[in-house]
Amino acid sequence: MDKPLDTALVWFRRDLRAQDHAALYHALRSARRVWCAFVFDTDILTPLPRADRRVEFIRESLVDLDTQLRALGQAHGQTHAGLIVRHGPAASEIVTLARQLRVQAVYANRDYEPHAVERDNRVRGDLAHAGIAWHTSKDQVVFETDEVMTAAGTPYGVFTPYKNAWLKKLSPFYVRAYPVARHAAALAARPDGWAAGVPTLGDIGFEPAGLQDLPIPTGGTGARALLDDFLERIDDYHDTRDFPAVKGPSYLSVHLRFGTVSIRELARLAWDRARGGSRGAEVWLSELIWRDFYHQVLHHHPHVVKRAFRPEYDRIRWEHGKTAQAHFQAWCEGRTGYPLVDAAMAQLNHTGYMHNRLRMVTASFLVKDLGIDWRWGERYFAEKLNDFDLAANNGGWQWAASSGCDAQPWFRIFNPVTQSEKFDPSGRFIRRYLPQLAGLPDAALHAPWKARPVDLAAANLVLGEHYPQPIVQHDVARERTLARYAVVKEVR
DNA sequence: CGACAATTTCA
DNA sequence: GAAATTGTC
Repeated sequence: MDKPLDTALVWFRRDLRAQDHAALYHALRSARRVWCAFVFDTDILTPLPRADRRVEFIRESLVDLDTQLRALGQAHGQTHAGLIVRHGPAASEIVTLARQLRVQAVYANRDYEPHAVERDNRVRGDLAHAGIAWHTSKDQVVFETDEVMTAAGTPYGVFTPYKNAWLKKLSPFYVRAYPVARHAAALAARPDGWAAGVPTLGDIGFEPAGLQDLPIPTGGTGARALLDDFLERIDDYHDTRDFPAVKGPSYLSVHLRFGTVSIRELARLAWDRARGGSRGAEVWLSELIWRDFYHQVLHHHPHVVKRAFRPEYDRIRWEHGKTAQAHFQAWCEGRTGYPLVDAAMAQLNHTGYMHNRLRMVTASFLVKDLGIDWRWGERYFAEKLNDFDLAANNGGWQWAASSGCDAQPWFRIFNPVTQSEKFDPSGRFIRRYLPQLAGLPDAALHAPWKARPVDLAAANLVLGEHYPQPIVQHDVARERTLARYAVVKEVR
């Protein structure tokens, strides 16, 4: 086979797998010798706390990726393939590496976040200066940027018609796997004398964050195990997904975030099963479509990172005084006095994960019970969530605040007690994260301040001591919110 | 159960 | 002209 290039470098970023990988496939097909690299980007890592679950997730996933690449090489006669890992400012490191290796081209999968776009533009320019080509591929989403548009040629702003158009456009072509293994003979040996293997957390200045204890399976291997497990349950997804005490979700979000699983594979599996009549698969597929939707929103409306998608929602006056700051702190630490909210925040703080239903409950509570700017909550989730993704997190927060693309109506206000009774009826989730409440009867668990003294005594619970009194009264807060949001209706 | 509020989006 | 993720009172 005649190839246009002698040498190429694949730059892995949020696509840490060796199977069904667009950039790797294109590089292997185009060049006779292909190196693979990842850069621990100090521009991102420097401000992080020294124990960060996501850094650990990446590090463990790189070990898995390195193993996969070595195995791929070995199976095709290349015994010294593997991942090259660098540590430094990514934009300059990758250019330096490309020059050291004297490659003719660098391949990467497109990243749509504003900072990544900026970084990649710089890299493209610097590489061009060095006479090195820059090729990017769609890999992170099924349909990107302008692929799903309205009949008028504008981007969709409402999910359901977007979903219908997405499904109409979908064909086996868009979810076909890139057959990397078929071309793996082009994997190159790592240069002699270069450090082999992936640096430890200590090597890059971090400490373990306890991923193993949680446990969160890492890498393509971990994703595979989670997927196999989920496929046993996918038909029930529709019925189970709203109950945080139940194992309903796929738990693949962190793997989609870091690309340790292929979105094409997931969409293909869900689509097949949905067409086979699985309601669960159909609903799960639409969650994957939401992910594309929010990426598309961010691409077309990058202002959502700073401002409300609908400008009239930036007229809202949020609480920001001493009380609001204390309320925010209580929300972060799970001390609001509303058990479902506090249990959810404990789940986030302890594991870096929060059930989707609870993301809505806690977001609604911050914005519509505490009257606090959705951006404060967005930032906290961004710090804590293992699966943090700018597009989806921002979309979710703006949905909850009613300020976004296809958001819930502003007068729709979640009742944290009703949500608790509905979605954690037996209190299994609350008891798991708030053991101090475990002794309360089920009925009292959702609103302990209404518990009978005899039940509090039997549970050894003194409110205000072992568990806080509610920091706001929901019905009062609700009225304040309706008043606060009235400004969005005013004609200017 | 309808009201919430009547608006905006899309074919 | 039909329809609009996930509610509440």
